[in-house]
Formats: sequence, C-alpha cells, structure tokens
Amino acid sequence: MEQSETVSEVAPKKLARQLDFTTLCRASASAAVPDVQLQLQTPSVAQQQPQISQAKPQLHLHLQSPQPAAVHSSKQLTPPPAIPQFQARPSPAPPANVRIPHPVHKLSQVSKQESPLSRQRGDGKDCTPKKQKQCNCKNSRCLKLYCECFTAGIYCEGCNCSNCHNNVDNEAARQDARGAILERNPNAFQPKIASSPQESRDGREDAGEIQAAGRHNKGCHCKKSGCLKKYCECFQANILCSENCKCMDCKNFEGSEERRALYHEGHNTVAYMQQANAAISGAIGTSGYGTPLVSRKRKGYELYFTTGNQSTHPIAQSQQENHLRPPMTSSSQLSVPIFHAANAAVSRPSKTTTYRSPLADIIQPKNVKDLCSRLVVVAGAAAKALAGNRERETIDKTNATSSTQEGNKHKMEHDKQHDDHIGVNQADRNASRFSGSNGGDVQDSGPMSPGTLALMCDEQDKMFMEAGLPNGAGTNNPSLPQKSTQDIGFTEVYVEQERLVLTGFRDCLNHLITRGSIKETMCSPQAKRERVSQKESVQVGTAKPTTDPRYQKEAYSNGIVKSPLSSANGLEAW
DNA sequence: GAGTTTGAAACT
DNA sequence: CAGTTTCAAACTC
Repeated sequence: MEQSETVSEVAPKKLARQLDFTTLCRASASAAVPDVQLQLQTPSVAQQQPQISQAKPQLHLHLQSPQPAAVHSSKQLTPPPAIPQFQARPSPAPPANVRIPHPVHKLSQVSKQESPLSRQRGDGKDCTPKKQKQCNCKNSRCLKLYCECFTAGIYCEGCNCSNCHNNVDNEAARQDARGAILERNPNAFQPKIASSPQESRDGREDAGEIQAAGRHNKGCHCKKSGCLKKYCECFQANILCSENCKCMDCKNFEGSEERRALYHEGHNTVAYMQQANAAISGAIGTSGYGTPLVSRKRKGYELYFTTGNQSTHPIAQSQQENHLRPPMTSSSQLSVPIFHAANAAVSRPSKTTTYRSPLADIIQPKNVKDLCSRLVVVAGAAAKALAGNRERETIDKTNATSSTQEGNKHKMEHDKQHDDHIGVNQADRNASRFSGSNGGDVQDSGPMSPGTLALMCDEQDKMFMEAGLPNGAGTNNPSLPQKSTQDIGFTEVYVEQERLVLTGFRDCLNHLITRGSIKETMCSPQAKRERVSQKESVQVGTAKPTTDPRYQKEAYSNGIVKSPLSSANGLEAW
C-alpha cells in the first residue's frame, strides 16, 4: 500500500474519472514515461500504469480497441482490455505486461474519460492525482461483480472492503466465483463499452460536447438519473446512450439541452476540443466519418416523425425545435445501423456553431477517387481517339521513309532517350507508362495531359504495382514511338483531354452544388417541420410510426440523407 | 460521515 | 424474460 501511495503522486485515484480533456496534452507527455512504467512490478504500482495509457484516449478520434503502437509501451503493461484475467499472485515476479488496471469501476476495462459532471462537481478531483479507488464491499466478499476490483480482475489491495476474499489467500474461491459468473454470462468480464468505429462518426460535436468513442454493449437501464449522473454507466464512460440502452427519460443523447448545459457549466475545454475535432474532420474526405463516435440514440426517424404525443414530453417539447429525440423507451428503440450515418448527415441541430459543409456527408474519399478514375477514363478515351488519328499519320510517315536501318536507329535513339530520361518530359513518360500498363481501353490511347496525369497519379501507382510492369515502358510500348515523333500533336490531345476532364469535373461540381443546396434546404428547420407535418398527415393512425422501417426507408429516399455518391456509378451518377 | 438514491448484478 | 432483491457506488445533507 505504501508503494501505491508513493506512486500515486502521479496517478489519479480513479483512473477514468480523472481523465479530463486537458489530458490530451498530458497524453503526449506520457509517451515519455513508459520506460519507467515497464519496470514496475509490484501490484500496487503496476496498477497505476493504466493511468498513463488511459490518458491517451481523450480525443474522441481514438478508439480504445486498437491501441496505436505509439501509445506505447505502457499500454503493453495493461492487460488485453477485452478479457481481463485475474492475475496470479503478483508478488514474486508477475509478468509486468499483464497487470490489470486497478478498479475503474465497472467500466474499468475501457478507456474512460472523466465525465463532465464529475469534473464539474469536482468529485473526480481531476487534475490532482490520487491513489486508486478502493472498493468498499461488505457483503459480496469482493467475489461478485459488485466489486470493482473483482470485476477488474485484480486483487483487492488497500481497499476498505470487509470479509474480502478477493486476495491471494482465497484464490480458489476467486476462481470459483469467476467461473460461476462466467457461466452465467461469458461476457461478464469483458468491456462494457465497445468501440463503434462504423457508427455515426461525425467530426462535429454539438457545441460543447465531446464523447468518447464507443457504446455500452448492454446499454444502461437508468430510470431516474436521466443518464446524466454517474449512476449511468454510459454517462460515466462519457459516452452517449445508444440504442442498446433501455433507459427512461434519457438526456444523455446528442443535442440534449440538459446534457449540453452540463457541459457548459463545466469547462470550456470541451468547446475547445470540439473545435479541434471540427478542424480534424473537415468537410470533405473525412466527411464527418473521420471521428468515430458513439452511436446516437437519436434516430433519423426522430427527426422526421416526431409525433404530437412524443412532443408532449417536457424534453421533447424543449428540444423539438432542435430535432432532438424524445425520451426513448425500449419499445421504441430501433437498431438500424444505417441510421447512424443518416444522423450524421441530417440530425445535427441547427444551433451547432461549428460550420460543416452540407456536402460533408455527400462526398466521400471513395467518391473523389472514383471521380478521378473516371476522369482518367474519359481523358484516356479522348486520347485514344486522337492517338488513332496520329498513329495512322505516323504509319504513313514511317512507310514513306521506310528503312530498316533508319527504323533501328530510331528505336535505339528512343531507347536511349528513355533510359537516360532525356528528351522526354516526365509527364510524357508517365503517360506512356500508364497507357502501356493499363492494358485496357487506354492502352493505345497515347499520352495524357499533365492535368490528367495529376489526377491519375494514384491509379498509376496502383496499376504498376498490380501489373508488375518493368521499370518504365519497354521498347515495345506502342505509344513511345509516337511520342518521340509527335510531341507537337500532343498539345492537341492535351487540349481535348483537358476539355473533357474539366467538363466532366464541372458537371460533377454542378451536381454537388445542387445536392448541397437541396440538402441545405431540406435540413433547414423549416423544411424539417414541413416534412414532419407531411409525415404526420400521412401516418395518422399509425401506432408506432417511428419504428416502422418503411418510414425509415422513406426518410432516406427523400434525397437528404442518401448520398448520391454512395451509389455513383460514374460521372453521370453525380 | 451518515443517510439516501440509484442502477447494475444477482436472484427468483 | 420479467420482477424482485442485493449490493455498492453516487449522491445529498
């Protein structure tokens, strides 16, 4: 215990609860510490280690499951979070890399951030490192999941528990108890919070809100706390309630006024972090998918199908304007994964202060790449057409001066040029290589314009890798002879290619503008109200309109959510 | 620090 | 699986 207290100088008492958003900075600093941690052997000291590793996941970009190697050796000291194992007697020489973090409450195995509430209340004593939490079990002998230590898979040590059997002397009893629990629930010792990278990963957060990535596997069942107190496991883990939850009067959902107020009353750090996240996510590319977030309990249908009944709830009343979810009961919950994406795209309250492009959920990296590929094809086709003309001219010219010796000389000269990279600019070489390696439509299409080449640079690399083409185009490359003799003609090809590419790109942009405009319009509160009105008028008499998949589908088909690029099959699809 | 509230775990 | 009890943490005073 003394050791524990000694080390506690640098270790928070409660791991998760003392993790606050400011630890983002500390996390980097922690990277310098692992060596020290690696040397820790005694249980009490080893138990401190998680604090360092857990200081890392502050940004919600992080998922707790895959730990980046950079996050360090200290992490190696922590046990696999998924299935904590009871540690054999730690004393003599326990493997340092399998220590289990000391209790982090029942959510211990996951990375946790200190909840805003605890920060606000100060019961986390955040920045002041304390010794670790100790259980106070009295009747469970620390052999049930009530006991944090037992749940975490560690011995009680220095705890305030009574009649504790969670120690070395009762190892047999511990194992029995563990076995019984596992028999009842094989996942009992697995993390309760699962990362959810595939779910709504919106780079934006509601103003002043940051959540850890993940969601509660079982979901909470809160009834009175509104899921805004640490009684709630979700809240305690600093995640939003999800569709897994069966809570009542939940206020722990994105956009919740109460929740928001909680954050605002707390620290402004969150807003700062939000800005950082917004900056990270960007409008295009990450498209709001770059930052995995917990699934939002608020579903798409809540946006479109809020009924009068639901709106009578105080929360619903206060939040309806912001398109917030009404309190959700288990019966009304829905598990439609695709809706997470929908939420990310549509459900953002209009009062979010962070700008987000209306195209954020329309354009995805895949689409951009697809566009580039198709532009390349367009350009290639144009080049091919023009190249055909030139080739005929070349053949004519060659026949006119047909001399085997001349031809060989020409060939040799060309090879020399190619090998020495003389007389052929890089773009032309690339064009030749690309057309030669493509082996398809573009094979004989001749050189590409520099602009086209820039677009297809990625494709080139990929194709070369796949085709295993020899370094540079061989002398058998049909495009090379043309190139060396008809540079002047390339200008024409370039012009045509660029014209086509730019035209195609312009069309895409126009389409995007249209989509963005539509989406922006449809996402406006006014438009949503109108849609809700329409839905209600259509669905009068429907028992549970919000849970009917048909309506969910409809919500997607209204053109707001569904990305036109998600099914883009070509430029025309844009 | 004692008492109360709360919700997960355990039990029926 | 639902309802109840037990339990310990969170919370209040």
